Amino acid sequence: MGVFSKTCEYAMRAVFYIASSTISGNRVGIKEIASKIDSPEYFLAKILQDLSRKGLISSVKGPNGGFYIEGEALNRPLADIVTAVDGDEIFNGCGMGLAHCSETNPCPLHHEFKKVRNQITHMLTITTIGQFNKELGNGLISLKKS
Amino acid sequence: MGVFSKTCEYAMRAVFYIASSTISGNRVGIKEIASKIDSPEYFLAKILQDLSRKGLISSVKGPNGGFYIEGEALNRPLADIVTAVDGDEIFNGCGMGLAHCSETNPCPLHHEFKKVRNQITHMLTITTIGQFNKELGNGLISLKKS
DNA sequence: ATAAATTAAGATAAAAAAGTCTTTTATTGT
DNA sequence: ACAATAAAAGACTTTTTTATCTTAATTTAT
Repeated sequence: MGVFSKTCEYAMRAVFYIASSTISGNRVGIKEIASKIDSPEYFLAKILQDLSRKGLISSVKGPNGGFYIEGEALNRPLADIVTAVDGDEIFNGCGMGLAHCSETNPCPLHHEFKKVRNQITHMLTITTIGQFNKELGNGLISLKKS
Repeated sequence: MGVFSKTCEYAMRAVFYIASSTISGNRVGIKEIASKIDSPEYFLAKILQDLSRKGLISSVKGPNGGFYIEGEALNRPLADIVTAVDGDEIFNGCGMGLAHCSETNPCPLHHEFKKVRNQITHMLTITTIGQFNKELGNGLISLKKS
């Protein structure tokens, strides 16, 4: 089990890929995205429909249609995608699954786990959806098993 | 979705509870553990059977039987429990689910996610199974919604 | 030895997550 | 207007995770 659900992993990879295509001036279809990020096509379609409904990505139907990301949405933190897909448990949940764990009623892992959560939050906050396009373009960073 | 599976959360809570009882000189039965850590009894039974088979905890059947933890097992890192239940993906998996993500073929999150993983590993390595007994005993730390 | 207590094991069941297929709706180019 | 294209929506299936119940095997105390 990873830190994020599979759905969320696919979503993050797809969004980076779409962002990269958008910067290059192209809309991109579900088939291409799925194949480029190694995800099941129909399943990814559902995920992107959801992100589209929530306004995190955009799409147009028909010939030359496909997915893209609005200019300002490119500056959103990746955290927005994670929250949309997995909810916010990862940002403030207890490591041991206790509903009432808190500073005043801490679980055994509380203080150390807080650092983990903070690091995750930091990672997802400083990372924006559109920020890797250069590296993706020149192959310095990968979305796929190469 | 949390960082650990529900199974793993129950396992960690149960192990801390058993350790605490062991230090107090008692074996503890499945009913008591389940009720004290807020977990489904039969499900927890399966989990503890598994941990017992793997030698991480011990048990005896019959009257006055129950679960306990051998002296030296109390010094094991919590990481051993997590590995037994959830495997080692949490310690070295890619944040975006890419099988071939690595230093030389990094995903967009690689460098930041490495810090997350390291923090998790650190937390689970420095934390030993038996180390919270004092705090648990005096109520400074909790395994249950109180 | 026997009865009671307690974990182990096996068999299901229910719920959630992941994955697939089909039909509908919207858009574009001709 | 029409045909082709591509996403949206809906229905369904499969797999995995979580949860429950029943029976068997041990152990202890009497």
